[in-house]
Amino acid sequence: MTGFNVLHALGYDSFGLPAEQHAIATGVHPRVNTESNVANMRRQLRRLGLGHDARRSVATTDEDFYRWTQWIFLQVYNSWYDETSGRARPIVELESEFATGARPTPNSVAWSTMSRDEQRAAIDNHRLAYLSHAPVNWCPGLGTILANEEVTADGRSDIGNYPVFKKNMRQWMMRITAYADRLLDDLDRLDWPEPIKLMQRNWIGRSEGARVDFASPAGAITVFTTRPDTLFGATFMVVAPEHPLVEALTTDENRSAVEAYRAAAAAKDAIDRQDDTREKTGVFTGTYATNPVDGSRVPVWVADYVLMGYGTGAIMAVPCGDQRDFEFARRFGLPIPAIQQPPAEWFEARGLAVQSGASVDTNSWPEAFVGDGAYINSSNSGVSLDGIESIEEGKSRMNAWLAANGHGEPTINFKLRDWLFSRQRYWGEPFPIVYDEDDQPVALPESMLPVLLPELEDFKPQALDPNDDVTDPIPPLARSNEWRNVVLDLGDGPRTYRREINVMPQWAGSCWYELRYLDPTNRERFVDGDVEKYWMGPADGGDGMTGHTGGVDLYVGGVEHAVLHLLYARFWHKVLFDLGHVSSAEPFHRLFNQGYVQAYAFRDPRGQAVPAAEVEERDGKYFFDGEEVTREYGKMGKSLKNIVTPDEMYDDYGADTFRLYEMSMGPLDASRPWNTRDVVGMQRFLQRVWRNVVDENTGDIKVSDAETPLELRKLLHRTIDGVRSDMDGLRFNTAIAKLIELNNALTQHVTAHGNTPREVALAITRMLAPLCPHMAEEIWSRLGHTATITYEPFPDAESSLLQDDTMEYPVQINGKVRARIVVATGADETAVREIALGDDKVLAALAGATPKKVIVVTGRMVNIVV
RNA sequence: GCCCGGGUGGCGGAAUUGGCAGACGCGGGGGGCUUAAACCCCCCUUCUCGCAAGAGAGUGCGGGUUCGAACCCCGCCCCGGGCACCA
Repeated sequence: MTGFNVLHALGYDSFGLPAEQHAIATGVHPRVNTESNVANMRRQLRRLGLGHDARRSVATTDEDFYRWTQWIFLQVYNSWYDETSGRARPIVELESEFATGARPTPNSVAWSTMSRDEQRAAIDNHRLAYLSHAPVNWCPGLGTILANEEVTADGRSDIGNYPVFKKNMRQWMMRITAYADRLLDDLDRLDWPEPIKLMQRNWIGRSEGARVDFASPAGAITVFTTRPDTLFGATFMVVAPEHPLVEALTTDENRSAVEAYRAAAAAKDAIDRQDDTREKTGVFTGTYATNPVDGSRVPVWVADYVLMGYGTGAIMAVPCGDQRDFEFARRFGLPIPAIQQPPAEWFEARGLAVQSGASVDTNSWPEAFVGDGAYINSSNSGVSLDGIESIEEGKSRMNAWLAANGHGEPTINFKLRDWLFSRQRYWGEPFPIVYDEDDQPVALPESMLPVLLPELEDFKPQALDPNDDVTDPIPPLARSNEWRNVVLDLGDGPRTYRREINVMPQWAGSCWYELRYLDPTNRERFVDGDVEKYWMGPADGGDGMTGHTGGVDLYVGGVEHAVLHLLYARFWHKVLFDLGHVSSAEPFHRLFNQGYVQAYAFRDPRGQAVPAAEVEERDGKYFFDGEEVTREYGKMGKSLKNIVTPDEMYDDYGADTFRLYEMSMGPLDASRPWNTRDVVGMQRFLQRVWRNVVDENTGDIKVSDAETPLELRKLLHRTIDGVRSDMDGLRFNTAIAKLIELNNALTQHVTAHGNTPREVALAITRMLAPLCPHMAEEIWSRLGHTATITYEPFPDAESSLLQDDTMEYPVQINGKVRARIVVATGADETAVREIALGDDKVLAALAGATPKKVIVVTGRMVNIVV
């Protein structure tokens, strides 16, 4: 209607845990279940009249779709991240750089002298998809391992809320950390809600700091710190219980204590370990390291408040400047020398006498001091921070000294970890990977795709106690030996291979489905290059590296995807971009988070949810089956029994009413309560529109060619103008309100004259078409049109009708409205002032007082100050 | 604990982002149509006082800036979400 070529599609991310959990609960094969659910949803959405292009709809479980998911996996597997050029490149280029010597090999051994296994290991270590023996999140309750992002803060599974344990396993990982910088930086070029960007920034967690080496009898201990400027205050060190140097650092007399502590730490589950209200614990290793800035001996402790997974798993503790170190030092009686002079306000805010200079006494401090404050006691023969008042300055001086003296270097750390990509489930994409007799992974050639999921009788994961953290998982695919063991010719004759029996996580398909919408039936490629460029190429025609990123013009989705789907999809897209498969640097240029629909729910006295639809309200109380029930409020769902299905709404009110109600109940991005009782308002509106145009008794059209009265015309054009801009800004609720106002005025006209002016009938029908297409289409055809209204132009407002000859000004006296005056529209300030001051009501309100000041805001209002 | 959102009539929500608070819808009240009811049409509906004209108060609470604050600033309170010993 406004001249755009629109691609609007919706697909089904149908692999993964929710589908499989449902299949297990019902005992029906997930494919059967998935397909019937998809069919039902397609039917419901079709009935809603959304303009999705059905030809472009895909399901990630379609064999024709996951063939390309596997293909993209191979692209990732066969790539490495070249830090020098800052992008992914084909792995064959790495091999040739190693071979020619253009790039030094891991131990600077000549490539040709390395064994095939050594060469292979060197290459595999660079791949963007790689196998790793790493601690993973093992969830026996689900029978699978989970990505970090799928584990909640209290150490349970996002889905199902089962306990999660750390376990060492060999798993596929995706090197998303290689893209940490670009994932962070490119957020600035996206049109996304700021809170979502912030969540991604926090998740990526970039922090600038330094690596510093502390010499010790067990070798150098490298720490990561964001505050190298506080090195002079480092009075002890702490390493994580899992740190590889713990053994070597521990002296004989401390060995039993340290080992007991490590064992206790290992036995703790994630919940205990993350509970930060608990008191700090730790043990001394018996060994001292050397602080590089002053040569002082600092004791090395083991404590579980230091995490192996972040930084280097070891820290320098600066108790005066870090709250955690401060608590630890207090607990174990370690000294806390001050190295910064807190400002006077810091002491005053804590009810302390101000302390100054080198005599600053931390014994009286209730907590560590973090912030800008002049350094004290911070100098050696080569560097002095004393007297400097800014942390930035302190850091840069110390970094320069560390680098110059070989004790460390500036570095950047990220919270983001590599993405765990294996799941021990049935309902997911099989990996296009087999293992040879040496148990080494071999990628299948493109010609062998897709690797189809075998049909299994029993697709359930191994049944385990949710608290059983001992048993290893056995993936369902291991049950089919004939699928698992295959003879293939991968170039060196037929050999026996074993297939990978893990499957991909549920996020794999949704990492790229938007690309398949563009070209859903392409047999040769996942998406044609020109097609991708047409729909998703950078809007400024640039290369995507700077300027516009390209990507989907508008992606509407929920906030729950902030750090999972939206981060993974960006990562895959960037790999495809680097390898030249797509022209857009980001998958989704504009993101809009719609709110949730929430609804009242009711519980009986036993606390059981009762069907909300059958609850009756009497005198502000609620009753179900004669019994009083209590009301609560939450996201629509099965557990609260407060779901309203679209089918009920279609049957009772019609799809157009349902659409209109959903859009009118509030702004698109806000969560809103569903209240079926309110739906009737939109139905009445549509009935009034209908009756204004169609005679209810005869079915004849009630449209006249007489001239539209000027007032109605003006309202019509103001409405057109307002609805246009509201629709443009996705403000459907206010657009609908404006249309209702217009129709209410029209109703009065029809009541008086018996018919609707044709001009108004045509325009209102066109404006309604995007909102309630079924009725608009019907009216359109009754108005004598044979073609669909869908491609009719949206009405244009005549600007000459948007303004009246006169306008009303409110006149305030001391900020309170006391009168209203009518003024010619273009009147200047002086004229408005004269009329205002001469107005009877104003004169009465002034009661003879002389105005001190008269403020006239042209086109707005007048304020008289007395 | 830290970081984001948000708090406006009986309810969902408007308010051109510093300029008439409460658009529009629900609910409620009154009237018309009808033998009657439903539907429909018209009027009223932030609260308090008042028969009324009108007056006063009012956007979570307390201050402030401004001729003027729902909107900006400071300090709190509540609700929702994210992160959580990340050095």
